Amino acid sequence: MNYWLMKSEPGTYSWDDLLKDGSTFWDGVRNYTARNNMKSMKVGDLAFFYHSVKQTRILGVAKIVKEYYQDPSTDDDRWVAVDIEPLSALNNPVTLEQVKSDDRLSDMILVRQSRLSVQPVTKEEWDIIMKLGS
DNA sequence: GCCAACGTTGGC
DNA sequence: GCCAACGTTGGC
Repeated sequence: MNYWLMKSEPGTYSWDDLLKDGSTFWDGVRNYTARNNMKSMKVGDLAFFYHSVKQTRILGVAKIVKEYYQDPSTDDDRWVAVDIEPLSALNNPVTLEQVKSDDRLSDMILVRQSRLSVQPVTKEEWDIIMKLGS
């Protein structure tokens, strides 16, 4: 079981949109590192849902419900999509500011490589953020 | 709106 | 295979 973090601009697709839809397919990724992370996802893995650009914070937890398949938004077979469902919202969303100011989270890719849109999260980081958000 | 970071493209 | 040019992401 692995942990991930997936980013979305709330203006494009927000946590509320995911709650409303009940599930979604995560497509449109055009970055090899992010793509490779998506290919490593297994059914049952969990991912933080993060809002980039505006309201930069982790709002909730999504569950991977379908492993990678051809991205339906392109014919190019280099790109893949996965399906996710919302699992639970954080009572207190964890802001980027909180993550950056917490020494225990200073190695998070979210901080170190801010442009990567699908990234792994360690169990330790996961537990800390879950606690901060509860 | 600006700009740093970083990924991709294409000329050589 | 290197690297300059360019495009995009995302924090501020």
